[in-house]
Amino acid sequence: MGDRVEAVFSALADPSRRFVVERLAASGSATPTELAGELPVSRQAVAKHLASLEAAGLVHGTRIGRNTVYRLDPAPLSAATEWIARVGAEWDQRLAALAAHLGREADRTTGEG
Amino acid sequence: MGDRVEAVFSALADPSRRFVVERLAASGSATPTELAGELPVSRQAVAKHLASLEAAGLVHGTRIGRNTVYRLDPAPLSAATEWIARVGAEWDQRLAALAAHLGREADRTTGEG
DNA sequence: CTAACGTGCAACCCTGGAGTTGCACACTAT
DNA sequence: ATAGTGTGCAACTCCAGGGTTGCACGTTAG
Repeated sequence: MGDRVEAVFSALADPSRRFVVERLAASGSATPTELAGELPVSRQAVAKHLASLEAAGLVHGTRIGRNTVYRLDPAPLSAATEWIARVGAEWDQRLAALAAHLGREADRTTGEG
Repeated sequence: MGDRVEAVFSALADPSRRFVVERLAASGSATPTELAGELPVSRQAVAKHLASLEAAGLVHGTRIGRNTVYRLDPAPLSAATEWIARVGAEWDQRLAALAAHLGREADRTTGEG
């Protein structure tokens, strides 16, 4: 779980990799050479990015003839959103508890004043 | 916008920084020294992490006497979730379009066969 | 005033990763 | 068979950044 979060956030931290993910989400599939044609880096650099994306489970490559077609797998993204949601929930809960506490304080002060 | 996404994902890519965010979400506030006591790194390392978290807008530090109290600001997190949601939506849309296309194909084939 | 504590700043390692080039292999087409 | 094309692997450079130590400053407590 924590590992997955680590992999996903690290993968999404790089602009080239985010572009690849967006591109695959929009067009369904692409080859390393195609992607390299739309990025200011070499094909091998793109291949490395695809490898790390695949290691994170965000992408899956299939060899078809002499091409390798990559497709998006958005499932691991939920690990990231869940982490954020958890943190947000904890924070909201703290704020609510603080508000309640301040409310009681106000009551007590008013009652005694 | 893109900048914010960049900053947030990069910030959350580091385990120490995620710990800091989680800790602040749970306990409301903390000082660099406190956080360093719960992490296997030096206080200065924590201070650097807090600085980058503050640069990403995820955290805000206030000097109180000789202490600096840091609090969480979860607002920038929405940039990350929005990016993910956007990608997920595009992907779902593509899947739906593909399904519809396959449905028509099946109809046409059935109708003509 | 002095000692102790929490911070901030600066200089310094050192590893990881993003990028490159070069080469070898597999598949396709002629 | 041969040329062309898309990949993958390996070696190499380069630098951002995570970590450290050392020091100076401001604040608080005795």
